[in-house]
Amino acid sequence: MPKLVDHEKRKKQIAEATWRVILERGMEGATVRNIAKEAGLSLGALRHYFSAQDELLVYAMELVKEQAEARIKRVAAENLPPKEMMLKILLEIVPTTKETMAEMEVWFAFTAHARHKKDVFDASHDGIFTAIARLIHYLDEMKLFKKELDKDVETEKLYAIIDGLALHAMLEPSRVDRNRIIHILTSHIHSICKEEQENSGVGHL
Amino acid sequence: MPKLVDHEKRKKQIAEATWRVILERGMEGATVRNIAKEAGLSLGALRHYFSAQDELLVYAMELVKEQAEARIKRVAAENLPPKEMMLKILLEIVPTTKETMAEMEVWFAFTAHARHKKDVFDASHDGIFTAIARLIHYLDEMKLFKKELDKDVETEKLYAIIDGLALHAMLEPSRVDRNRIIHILTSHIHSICKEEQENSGVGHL
DNA sequence: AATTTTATAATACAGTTGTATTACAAAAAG
DNA sequence: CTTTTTGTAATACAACTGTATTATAAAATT
Repeated sequence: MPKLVDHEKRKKQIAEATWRVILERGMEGATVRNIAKEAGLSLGALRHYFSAQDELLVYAMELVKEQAEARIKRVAAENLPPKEMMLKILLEIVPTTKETMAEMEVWFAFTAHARHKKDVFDASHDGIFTAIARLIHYLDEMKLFKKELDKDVETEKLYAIIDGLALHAMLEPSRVDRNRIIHILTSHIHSICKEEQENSGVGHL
Repeated sequence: MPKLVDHEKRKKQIAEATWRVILERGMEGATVRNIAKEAGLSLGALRHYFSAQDELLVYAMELVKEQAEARIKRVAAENLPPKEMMLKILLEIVPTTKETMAEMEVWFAFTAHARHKKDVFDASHDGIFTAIARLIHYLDEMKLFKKELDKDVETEKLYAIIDGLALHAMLEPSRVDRNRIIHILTSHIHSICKEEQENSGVGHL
């Protein structure tokens, strides 16, 4: 297959191969040779799409971010009741499935790596803080947010809970499993919302 | 200076040099040569104290852990009022000073690295969960813990808040600064404790 | 004083790294 | 059919990696 290649598609395939390598062997194993092998390409072929390693890593990292953002936007567009929507969005961030687990692992490895390559990478701003601030704001607009609480403090707290839980789900997946995460998050959402009369028999949120 | 060397002291010095290298250049820069240079030793000299690189890394990692544990135990022994003690201990975990900031950075790099070297490293269990569980339990024993709350849930939540805040303090130090951390933690401790009559003019916790 | 032990240093070695160069074949363009 | 472009592959190279070996000198031991 020599001349007609969809460059964007190929680059995504290579990025996905990069994720797989990082998942299995960490950032240390994310060498151009290992990635090329995982993608089923030669060194020269790989270099035809990414002329430098950092370029590839930046691309692979941004793709993780875009992927997660897309998933979250999809859920946000579902038009669920506020509290259910909130839980569902948060469950797209905290890893509870193989897919999001892998995402977290790759994000973690990338972030640690990128810390000392500031000239090349951006990192730090993954947009989750903004997303959570918006969720809290939305809750407040819907008159569900407890009026005695501070929005700013609760945003920072929820942000910390989300990333803390995500970290712990990654490091201790057997203790911090999906059910436990749902339980904690449900409980927390409940704790920042006004108590309401049950008027629909749908959820047990 | 040829024959009398305190081995333990030298090993600690090398471990500290390792931390400095990791701080400045990340895990990628933590080569035996860089560490030897930072410690002011030759390759051969370094190898006289650590016969393999992994041995050195394990030692340096455990020393970080021990150092943090010692700091926390020191605070725990201070015999402060429960809520003040809690805050002070939590502030030894969440990085708010140069020292604890560096500790967090090194822990982060180590943990990401160790994930894919399970045969050599342990990681994961840093004892913070247990410490927090004990703090919550102590609060309950002192009749300060709100009876309508679930101890297990609040332990997991506080644990997530601590590590989440720690992560954010490292990644966004200007936004998540010391004052903000104190504010968030104070507010949280307050939220899980019964409301009390002020009977001492000491603190504003 | 002679010998052993200990600390350090210099050098060597095989393997891996990112990147560059070169060669070659398949398809498109003329 | 020839020429150019594009994708792939093989190979080369200098730098760096962890570890091993060897040499040397200073102190302790005898």
